[in-house]
Amino acid sequence: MLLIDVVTTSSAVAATRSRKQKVAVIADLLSRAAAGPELEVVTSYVGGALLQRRTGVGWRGLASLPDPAAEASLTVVGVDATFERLARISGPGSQAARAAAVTQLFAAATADEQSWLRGLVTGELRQGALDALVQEGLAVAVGLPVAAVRRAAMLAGSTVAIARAAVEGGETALAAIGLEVGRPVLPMLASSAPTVAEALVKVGGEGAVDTKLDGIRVQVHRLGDGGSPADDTVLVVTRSLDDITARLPEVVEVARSLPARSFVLDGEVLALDAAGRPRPFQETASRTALQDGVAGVRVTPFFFDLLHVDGRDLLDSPGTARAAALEALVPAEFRVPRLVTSDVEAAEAFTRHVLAAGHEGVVVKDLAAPYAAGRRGAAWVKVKPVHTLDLVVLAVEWGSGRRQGLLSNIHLGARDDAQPGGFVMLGKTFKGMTDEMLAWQTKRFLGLAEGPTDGYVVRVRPEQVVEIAIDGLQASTRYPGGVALRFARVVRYRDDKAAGEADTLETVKELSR
DNA sequence: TTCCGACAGTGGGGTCGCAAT
DNA sequence: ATTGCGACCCCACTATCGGAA
Repeated sequence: MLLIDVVTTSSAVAATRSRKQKVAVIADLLSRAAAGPELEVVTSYVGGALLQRRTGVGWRGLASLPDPAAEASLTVVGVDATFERLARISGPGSQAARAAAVTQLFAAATADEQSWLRGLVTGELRQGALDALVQEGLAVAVGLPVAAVRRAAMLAGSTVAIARAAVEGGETALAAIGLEVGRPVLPMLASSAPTVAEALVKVGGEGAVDTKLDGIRVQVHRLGDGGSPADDTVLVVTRSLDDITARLPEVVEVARSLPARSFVLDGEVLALDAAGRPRPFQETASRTALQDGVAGVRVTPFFFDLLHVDGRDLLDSPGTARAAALEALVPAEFRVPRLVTSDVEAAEAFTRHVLAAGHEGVVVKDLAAPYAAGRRGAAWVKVKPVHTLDLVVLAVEWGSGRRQGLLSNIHLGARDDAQPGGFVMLGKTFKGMTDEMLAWQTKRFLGLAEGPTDGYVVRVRPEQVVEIAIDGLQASTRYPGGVALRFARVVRYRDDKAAGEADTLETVKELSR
């Protein structure tokens, strides 16, 4: 199959807003690829992703491209082979070698193929379809229920991994794909609610209120076969299923200490201080990102779910059964603190206690629900406190994609006499804006524009106050105040406040305490 | 007919390792 | 030693489609 066939399909997907239409187009492509060796590559590409996790090529490496080819000749299999080679380049001289390989590949691509390949490599294809619609397309192509495809993909960790089974073995083959210890499962995700009371309603009135820890999500597999310690393999993966076993020996040690030979646990790791209080997220992130492990900071795992233990699959069991099995396997010191209740006031009191202990919030869980791998369902609902600040807009950036032609991303400042203009920048945000607000702010900030612009950032007179919601503050080397906003989003523009009444750096910093 | 769950898009800050300067 | 890039950790929110109610 030629690459141009995938590119043409991608254009057709992007050309319609109807999801059913997108699915039909994807299904057509997949059925044409089904018999060939390129099924996996096409499945991946049509969802906007390379098969290779890392290639060493990003937006910068694609900044200048050779003249495009006149005729389409690239094959899907050939392109994948090129990226496979690219991904293996390393060591001194690797940047030049990668650049040469990129130039060679792109010189053989037509103009359409070039821009599509660029999107594929940078992960910004923006055709309006990702993995979820590919699963639907695959289901249509092979004539099977979407649920069967989706479930197999969740258990195998990806859609690509089950495409061949779907095509060649049909429903029987898909059904045979179960949870396998040692093969990561897509993790269950949570939706969110503003209050514990609303979260409890969402899960049906009664639920487990879990402490939400501010760390790194981990899935821990132990595949002991009862034999020698050499056979006692432990696997630790992140939310995106990357193997980080070698970085977290403490977690491996805890896994080996548990009284079962094989299991799959879901939890969170984080760094604690001597008193057992959580350290800032940045410390956990730093420690977890270190390749060769044990540098100073130790992390501790806290588990909140159990998907399998000694031959027993628990994925489809209700939360109550999984919780019971978890309690039997994992001692309390390595479990997330939990309260099971239907009483709103008890849940709120527990949440206050959790926050006072320095944690991020709570996750309210429906104890009747199974473990819905990969889904962001209503069975788990997170609740985190929100802080708000009144800040001043210092500059705005032109948006892209559907925000093309609109001023989108705003630069946020607090009052600070120590700074030359009287304001110190604390971060940016593009979140929380409705289409109406985008239109309004584009006009408003063009009216406030002053000074030179690079065509991307528009500096404005610091007059517009905006109410910003944040999850908290973090240490920053990027901004002169030494702090940056975490997860900032717009609540509303405040025309009742002048810039001189905005929050100061001092009051912002108070928040961290 | 209205409601709501699922999806995709639009980007944020921080951290590391690596290669080039 | 510093700098820039790529990759990945955490993530919020709105618009839209289409099935459920």
